[in-house]
Amino acid sequence: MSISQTVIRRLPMYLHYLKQLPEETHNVSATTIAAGLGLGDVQVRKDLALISGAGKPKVGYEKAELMDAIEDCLGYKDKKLAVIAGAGKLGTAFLEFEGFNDYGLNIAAAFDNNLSKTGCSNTGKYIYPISDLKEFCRTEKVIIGIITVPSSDAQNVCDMMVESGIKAIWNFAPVKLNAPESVIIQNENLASSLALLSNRLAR
Amino acid sequence: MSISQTVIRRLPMYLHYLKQLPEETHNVSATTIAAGLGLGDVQVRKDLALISGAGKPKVGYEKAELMDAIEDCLGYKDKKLAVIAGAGKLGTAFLEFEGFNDYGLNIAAAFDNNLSKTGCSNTGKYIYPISDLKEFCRTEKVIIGIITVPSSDAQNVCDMMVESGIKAIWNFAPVKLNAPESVIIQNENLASSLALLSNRLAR
DNA sequence: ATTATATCGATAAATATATATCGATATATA
DNA sequence: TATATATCGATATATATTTATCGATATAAT
Repeated sequence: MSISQTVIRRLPMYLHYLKQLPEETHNVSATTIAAGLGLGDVQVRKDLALISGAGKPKVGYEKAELMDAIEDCLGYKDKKLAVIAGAGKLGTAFLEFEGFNDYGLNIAAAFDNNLSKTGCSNTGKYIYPISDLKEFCRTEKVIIGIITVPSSDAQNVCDMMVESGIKAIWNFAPVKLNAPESVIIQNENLASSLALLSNRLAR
Repeated sequence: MSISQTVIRRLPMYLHYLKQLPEETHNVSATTIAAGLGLGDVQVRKDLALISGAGKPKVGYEKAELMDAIEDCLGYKDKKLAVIAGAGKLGTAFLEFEGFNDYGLNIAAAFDNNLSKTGCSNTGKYIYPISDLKEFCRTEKVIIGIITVPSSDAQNVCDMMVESGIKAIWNFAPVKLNAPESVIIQNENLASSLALLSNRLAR
């Protein structure tokens, strides 16, 4: 039986919490993690039970083992090559963000249809014309595509990515992308999050 | 009885779908919306039942009425003043993004502790030193704060915002912020989304 | 006018998720 | 050594969410 989405979403929080603990800390209890993240202790224990070995009463879990288990489960260990389509503000923010390496994501390059944007970015990563996307992805064996183009171009870019053999797409454009079943589409919807905020504020 | 979070999260998707329909379309059925967004029709119908008036068999709902109801529910109609703390790539991406107006969000300015970043951005919005944050928020009656600073500075900025009378914080730093109960904290966690993608890819 | 059909709202069932409870146990303390 | 305590895993309960089913109804077609 596979692990549910809600649990998967919490795993990186646990990982982040564990990483930020002092190095000399060897053991952590579910209770402590829960308090640190504002979650329930039973929930944390149940989540951890799904992926790691047992914890010890009065002691908790082994931090190192836990971190290992989470990284394994999330596939952070095998490095995955990614490209970004759309070198706007958001796209270049991603391109220059070093932190993705911790998640096993190696962003190879960005692509844009505005030729004035092409060239080398501050951090030494390149922005190429979008027309080069397919060939690049094929020869470099890129498996993840990040879409940060305007909605109107998103489906086009998605099609290109699919044709290039990309296996998963992280989509920041607020549109439903049509792609073969075999391609994983992960939609990121800032509007959803903002809606929550706005609604809570309205009450 | 209030509307659940999962429903609230879907409302902007409906709104977006409705907006993108041809102007001459007056009626939409739940079935059509569901197909367009890749959701179940019963789910759409139940969601809409919570916020809008009745639909007609064989015809569906009135598009205009529906859009109105969603915008009302999400509080998109009353304009809310917001500031951004952290004028990095992500922060300036938000600062220059015009689309937030559709969500009732009026981003007044950004703030940064790096003085070399202060000044006027491309779109005519200003970046001020972070030391000006409190006074600005108080005098301008800002109610939303967007945090796009590094994790290490996030709590500091959060404290400042709370002291400035900000009512809701949209937090992009992967840390748990401590704030009074009365302040709404909405965490945005890109790592969670990426974790899902990565996990699905690993299987 | 009758029939067919798309759609509705409502109710019911199924699934998923979160929370509460409790006996067992490893460590620390008396 | 005996007792107290934090924590565990497991089981049970409660809540939330999604999906399925069905009779009713507005419109279109016969």
